[in-house]
Amino acid sequence: MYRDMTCGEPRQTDAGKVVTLSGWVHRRRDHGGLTFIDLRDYSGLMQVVFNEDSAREAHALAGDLRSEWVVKVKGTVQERRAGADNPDLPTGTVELIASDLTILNRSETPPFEVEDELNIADETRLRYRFVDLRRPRMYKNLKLRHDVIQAARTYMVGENFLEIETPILLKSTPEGARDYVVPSRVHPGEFYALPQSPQQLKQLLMVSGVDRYFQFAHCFRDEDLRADRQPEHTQIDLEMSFVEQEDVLQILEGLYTAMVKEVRPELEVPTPFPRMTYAEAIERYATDKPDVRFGMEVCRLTDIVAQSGFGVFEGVAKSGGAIRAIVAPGCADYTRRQTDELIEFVKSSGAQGLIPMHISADVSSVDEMTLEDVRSPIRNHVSLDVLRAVANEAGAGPGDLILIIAGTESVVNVAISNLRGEMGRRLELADPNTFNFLFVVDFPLFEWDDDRNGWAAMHHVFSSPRPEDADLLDSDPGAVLGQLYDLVLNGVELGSGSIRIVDREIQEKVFQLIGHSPEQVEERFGQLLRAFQYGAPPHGGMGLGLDRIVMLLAGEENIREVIAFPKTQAAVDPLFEAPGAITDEQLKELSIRVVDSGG
RNA sequence: GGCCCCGUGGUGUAGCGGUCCAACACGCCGCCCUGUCAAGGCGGAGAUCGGCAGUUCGAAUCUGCUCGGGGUCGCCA
Repeated sequence: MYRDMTCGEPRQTDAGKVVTLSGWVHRRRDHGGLTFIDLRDYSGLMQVVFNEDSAREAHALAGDLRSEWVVKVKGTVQERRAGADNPDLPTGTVELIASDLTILNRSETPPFEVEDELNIADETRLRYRFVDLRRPRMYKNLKLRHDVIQAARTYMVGENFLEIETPILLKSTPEGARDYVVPSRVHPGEFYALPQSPQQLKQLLMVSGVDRYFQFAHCFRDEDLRADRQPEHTQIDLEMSFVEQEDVLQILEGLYTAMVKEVRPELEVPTPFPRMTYAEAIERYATDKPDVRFGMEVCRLTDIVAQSGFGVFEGVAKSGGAIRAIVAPGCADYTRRQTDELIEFVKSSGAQGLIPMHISADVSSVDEMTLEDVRSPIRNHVSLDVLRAVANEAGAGPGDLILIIAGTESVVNVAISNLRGEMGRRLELADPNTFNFLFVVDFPLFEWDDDRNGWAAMHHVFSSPRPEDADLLDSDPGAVLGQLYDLVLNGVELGSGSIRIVDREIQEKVFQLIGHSPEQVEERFGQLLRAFQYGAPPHGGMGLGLDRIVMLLAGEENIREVIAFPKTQAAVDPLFEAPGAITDEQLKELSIRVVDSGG
């Protein structure tokens, strides 16, 4: 028998009880004849007292204890003497007066202490993840993730969704992300691919009459990593039959409010989740995943400055580019050094540069403004009228700083939306306790792919156009809007979904537009299209990043913090040292010969 | 693939051309100590400064390359 309670449990009401506790030695305070141990497990800390007078043997043994040793202690729970309470601990009014001590396991000196505040290099943490995860914050994150999953499952089951697992070993569908592949021993030269998402499988389940499916699905993508991207991640994957877009959105709203309410009931979650079209999001925020907790909307200055006399603007406008800006309120006093920092920031987002325009706080209004009230590299190149027009269009006033970026539409949008996020952080405009979910709807079905010089599916090839846009498939593919939607939270894309195409004619047009040959279509989608020939219900669904929502709920800024064993940016697991070589025997069995890459 | 930042005892940092065979804090080791809870006191061990090459009379410090970590653009249907 190892324990009667966990370390975090004992309270004053337990005083007098003889109990056994087990856990890790968090800290030892040795006063000679009296030794204190903070005994730790997942539930908390308990102070254990070893007294030389009353428990000579246990006290002697306690002197050997070191950090992270695993021990079992038997003793009596006792109220602490007056003035000796520790208000920082939930167990701080009691202590365990030890009578017996058993050392269950010794520990090497740990590579770092089990403390939340420590700032250890990620690689060291991952190499010793089993120690890292002992930190209360990490356990809290694991628990939070568990609770989110539980809340989601409870909600989905309550809405008549069936949880179904789908294969991890399947087939490569070379489109979108790079696949992780697994060689087949039985079929030399052939490979399985790990799913980038269970997309076709869940649609097959709809054809199978499942009606409503969900799964916590592992998804694998062999692409470069980011703070919010790991090579494998978990999606809350769902699909519903006989639904329209609004039916899916209703479920999503219910799901996410339920999850937040379960794990962070104090958070402000405005409902219903607002709907914003893709076009509106791009126009107002220059991104399809805006953080709508604060304003600072992005304006468009292209027409105003196209003939302003400033060469950069004129050139960009002439070549069909965009000139866009945001207003940093009250930031006119930004120093050269501060604006230089912002210039570096937008450069790292791909922009050529950034043009600041400071409007003096000493002027009463933009109309009263003179050249002397403006500080900007463009001041001497454009007229006062242009400066005023820029300020008015941007909605800037005295004391404000206008930040202008010029370039191609896509580059400007990336840079200015990143800059907006950065300024939002700097000025602390976003309330961390407000969760502003947002549905972005009416995405275009296709986007132009310069590399392939053709149309590509914005989401995936089974996403249905809006019924009213079906005719545009022939005349103007770029204008076709889809029954395509994203769920966005505080500037983070949580997931995408769509109503799927079940109309054969439309499906063929889409394949044609994307430039898939009939052979490619058969190779990649044959199984699903065949299924569709046997009675496919109208259906739609969504795939939602679990790691990201848990990250946001945990208040973390990196999904590694909410994944038990994540990988480094180079897709390496420092603990297992994965990936690694395999034996020659294994290679032979798999009919694989490793060619020196020459690197 | 591009760009930016980082790499000094176990951990986190300081040092940024000679006074550094490297400093501080925590941790670690030993001794003392019966009310601590980041215990305290005294003493001690531990890094050739990621690696390689170069500049220099002299390099932790400057340069180049390289490796590793982080962020980001591209990429992520």
